Amino acid sequence: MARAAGVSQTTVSLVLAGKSEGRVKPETDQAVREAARRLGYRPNTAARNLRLGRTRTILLVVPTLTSPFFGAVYTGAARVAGERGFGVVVHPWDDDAAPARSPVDVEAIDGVLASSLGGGVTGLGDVPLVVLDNDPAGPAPAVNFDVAGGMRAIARHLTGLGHRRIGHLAAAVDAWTFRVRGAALAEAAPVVARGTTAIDVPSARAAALTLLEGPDRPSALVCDDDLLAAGAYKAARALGLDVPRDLSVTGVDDILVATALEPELTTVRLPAERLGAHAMTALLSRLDGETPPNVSLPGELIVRGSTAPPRTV
Amino acid sequence: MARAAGVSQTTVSLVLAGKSEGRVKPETDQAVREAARRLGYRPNTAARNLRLGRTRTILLVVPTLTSPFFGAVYTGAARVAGERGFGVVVHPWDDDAAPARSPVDVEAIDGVLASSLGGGVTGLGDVPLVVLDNDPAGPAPAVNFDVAGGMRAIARHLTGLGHRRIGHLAAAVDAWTFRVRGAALAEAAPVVARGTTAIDVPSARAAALTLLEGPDRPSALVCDDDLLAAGAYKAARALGLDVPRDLSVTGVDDILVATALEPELTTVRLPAERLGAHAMTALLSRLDGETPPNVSLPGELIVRGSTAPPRTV
DNA sequence: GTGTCGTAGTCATACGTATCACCAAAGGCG
DNA sequence: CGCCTTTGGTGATACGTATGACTACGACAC
Repeated sequence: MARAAGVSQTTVSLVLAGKSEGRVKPETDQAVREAARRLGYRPNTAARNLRLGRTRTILLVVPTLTSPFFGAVYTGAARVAGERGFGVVVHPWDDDAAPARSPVDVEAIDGVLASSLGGGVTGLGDVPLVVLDNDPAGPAPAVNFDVAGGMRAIARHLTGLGHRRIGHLAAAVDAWTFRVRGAALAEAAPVVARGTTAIDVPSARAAALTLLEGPDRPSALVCDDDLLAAGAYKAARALGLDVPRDLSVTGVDDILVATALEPELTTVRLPAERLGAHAMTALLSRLDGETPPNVSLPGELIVRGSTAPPRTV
Repeated sequence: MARAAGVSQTTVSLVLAGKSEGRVKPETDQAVREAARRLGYRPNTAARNLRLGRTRTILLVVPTLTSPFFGAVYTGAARVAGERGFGVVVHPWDDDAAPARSPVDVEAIDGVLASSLGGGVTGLGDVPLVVLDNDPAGPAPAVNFDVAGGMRAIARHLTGLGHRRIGHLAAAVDAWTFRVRGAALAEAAPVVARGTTAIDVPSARAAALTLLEGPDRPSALVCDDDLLAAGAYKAARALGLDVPRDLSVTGVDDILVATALEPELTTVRLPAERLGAHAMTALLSRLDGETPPNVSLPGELIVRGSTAPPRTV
């Protein structure tokens, strides 16, 4: 213990907690800090947690970690948390994997940041909660992407190029964000066909194939997600269609595959890291007893090589 | 407290720790469990940690979370840890982002699982450590992929197809795993050209372009990583070369982009989840005072559409 | 009756911190 | 001088658990 550094444990606690103002002489303060540094002393976390009944730890629940998207969310959230002295623990909610033991007990958590995808977050009691990309009209505070705006931007882009028959490759996931994408697109663009699919490349390829083989083939395919767009590329190739000459394709997210594809994908970039940061800000202010406002982050249309005027204008 | 359930706190502790054998009457045991269940009682983690001086928490240090590969490592590690009652906390070591506060203090950690990539893991004191994919001859226990075997498999595959001029697109990362890849490939295949690049698509594209524009163009390009292969595809397309007709391309990892590409990528699948699981097993046995053996996990050659006999046999 | 042993449990304590309550010394003031 | 206030600090306690020491009570042997 650092109390072998000349003063009492109380004083050490005061100094290291930054509450020495007016209680400890500046020179004593300095001496304590010096001793702590010399001994490499760090306050014991477990004891502090026990005493305070708080852990300064936030649980982040995401559907999966094998997605760069949620990695970015984590990064943003962890940065904000770190600045305020909080740590972040991540719990991937792979529903096939057994939930196993949560990485930390619910009791050892001050708050939860949860993705609206990937299973309901239940059994948490009344831990402060902020939900990512959830219905802003819902009970929990929500931090969202303005996906409706993003879809409208795509619609404007495609109709501006001259497209009049647009297909929608939708994610078969029952979540606010995907419902909004569907509704916003249908309102802003002439959607003539629609297919739904699980979010993986083979499924998307199959669904896109069905869509493209139907009567009155669309000249552009709007996909709910970049990964679905990769499947759409494959379907197009299988039918001998060239992207973008015969078929324009768009995605949403701007994850890594968007630029790995050839041609590179026109997509709406969702600022995942900012989402994480804003959500964490909201959660921390909630911990302070405030009620944070709902936030809606705009996406940015990134025009690359996968969109072009339709062949028959 | 559950001690309002008829018996002393000591007895509760004994029962819930499973040490009631011969110390507590079976019926008392049952009564305690029943009361705990009814009250929804859970032992306080902070208090337990304080008392025991252990946290049953493992820190996983990875270069980045925005890679599906490390997500899989996490999954495997967390599964094994969960089975043994340990939790896992992840710390992405993005060197551009400020290290910020580590999500958990070093003091609050029982052991560390670290990737050999992404900065040295230093300043940890003498916490038990297992390094992922590191030199097995090094001081810390290592759990590896048999990347040399993987490269030899690729070499066999390509030479078997008839390739005699092979290029190597290497990752410009100074780590054991990449050094081994280079050495093993050079030994097992006729490598006539070599380029190095940072691990991202644009850099890989540029490096591959240089490689392919040189004199005596290789008929096959072996890439250290699937992401580099995506860059190689782009370079080939830029030069008007068809994959695999004019140029065979291979990767390593089998991450998601391998099947998003067109044609799908022939690659060596590295079992990332198993790596995480084995590494965690090794670390936990180390915590028990044993010295775990080094482990080398074989990769699996996945032949897809990106390799074919060279044009001029 | 006394000593030994096994059973079923309780008591007391320590882990390291944060904080409330207290206290000594040093002025300031009438 | 007696009383109050400010400054700079210490003592004691509680958080909830795990565990070594101890105890009450029979049973059993001698």
